[in-house]
Amino acid sequence: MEGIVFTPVETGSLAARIQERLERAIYAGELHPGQRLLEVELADAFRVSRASLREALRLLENKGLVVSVPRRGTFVAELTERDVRDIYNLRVLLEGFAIRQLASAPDPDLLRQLEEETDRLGACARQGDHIGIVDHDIAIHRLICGAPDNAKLLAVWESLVAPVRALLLVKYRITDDSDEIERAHRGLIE
Amino acid sequence: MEGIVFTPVETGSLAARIQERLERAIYAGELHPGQRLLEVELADAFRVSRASLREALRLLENKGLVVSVPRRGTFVAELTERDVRDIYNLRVLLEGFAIRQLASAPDPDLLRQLEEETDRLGACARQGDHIGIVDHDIAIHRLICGAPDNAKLLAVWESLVAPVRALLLVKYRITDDSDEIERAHRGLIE
DNA sequence: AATGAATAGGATGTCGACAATCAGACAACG
DNA sequence: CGTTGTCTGATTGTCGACATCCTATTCATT
Repeated sequence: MEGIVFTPVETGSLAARIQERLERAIYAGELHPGQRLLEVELADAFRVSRASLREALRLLENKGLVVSVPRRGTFVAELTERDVRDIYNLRVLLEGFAIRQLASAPDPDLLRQLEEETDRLGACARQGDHIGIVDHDIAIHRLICGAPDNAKLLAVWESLVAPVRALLLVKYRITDDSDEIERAHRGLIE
Repeated sequence: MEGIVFTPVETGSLAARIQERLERAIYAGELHPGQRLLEVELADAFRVSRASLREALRLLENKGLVVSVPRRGTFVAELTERDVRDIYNLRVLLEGFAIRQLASAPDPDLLRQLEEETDRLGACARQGDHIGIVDHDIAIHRLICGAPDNAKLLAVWESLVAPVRALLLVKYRITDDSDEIERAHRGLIE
């Protein structure tokens, strides 16, 4: 039994599963930013009681993917220009911190993972797979923020990046500068 | 109607009020870190249903003041040595960022507020009011992090500082270096 | 036409109860 | 003596229904 690492058995909490389903729907763009999420409607769709669904909504609120106004309802998170700017500034700060730590004590294994992800990113870029581009781009930055062995840093970063994922998708679909993204990441690894 | 800033009308949501009561209890040390929070017991104490109390617990979870394990219960957040270190490093990073912004574009009004709070901090220190010291210390840092006009920065900072407030209280009660704290803050304002 | 009150509809807030599951104790077995 | 199986009490998960509040429409009034 020594050294074996088990992946956590899926919790299966009803609310957690609903939360995941909703999260995917938001990321997939099936739920638009600002859209109101009616509890009865969703509960009916998932064949669950409102209590469980409300729980799922609160979980999503934790992740910053929805915002709920008392007595008004919950809405898919909407990013203002200001939010985007604020989050960008913070990400630069946090990732810069992470990069400095990484540069001062490079981890060969991590560098290998980074190169792998960058390869996959490039593959997606050549195929015009925008979703893949975003996912691998995020994965790369996540690896970087996970490097400093600072769990809180990673948690904060996750909470910042979650709401902008949908936005990134739109952005990359418009400005098709995928090649440049790959080159930038390759340069960063050096 | 120009320039008027309205404070949010108190929501009065039952769950929100309970959340506040519990938050105060945690800060006051009436609920120890790691202590299990029994839903029925608390619901009974507050004379509310479990649904409302669970809602309050989720709000506290958002703030990082409690952690809940599925099918196990919710517990008052417990900070490990690593957590303290991680949070400290992040706070240094965030507050340093805020300070630089503040230094490059000083706001006279904000500086005045900072001096006021520092005065109050000094008063509390002379009276041995540890709770006041912590509160004003936090207030000062909050002002600093609110300076860059970056709502997300403040939100992230709040989520980091909430769990350590109780810890700060203990720390200041032990190491009675209140005078030094005041001097440090005065120096920072320059 | 604009303002205000009254009303109807719908959605969220809250509740009590039942069901599923876990922790611990205890017995049985090797 | 240690391990495994079983039972039980307790606690969280889930549900459906009622109460409360908000929104929007309608209508009367100035």
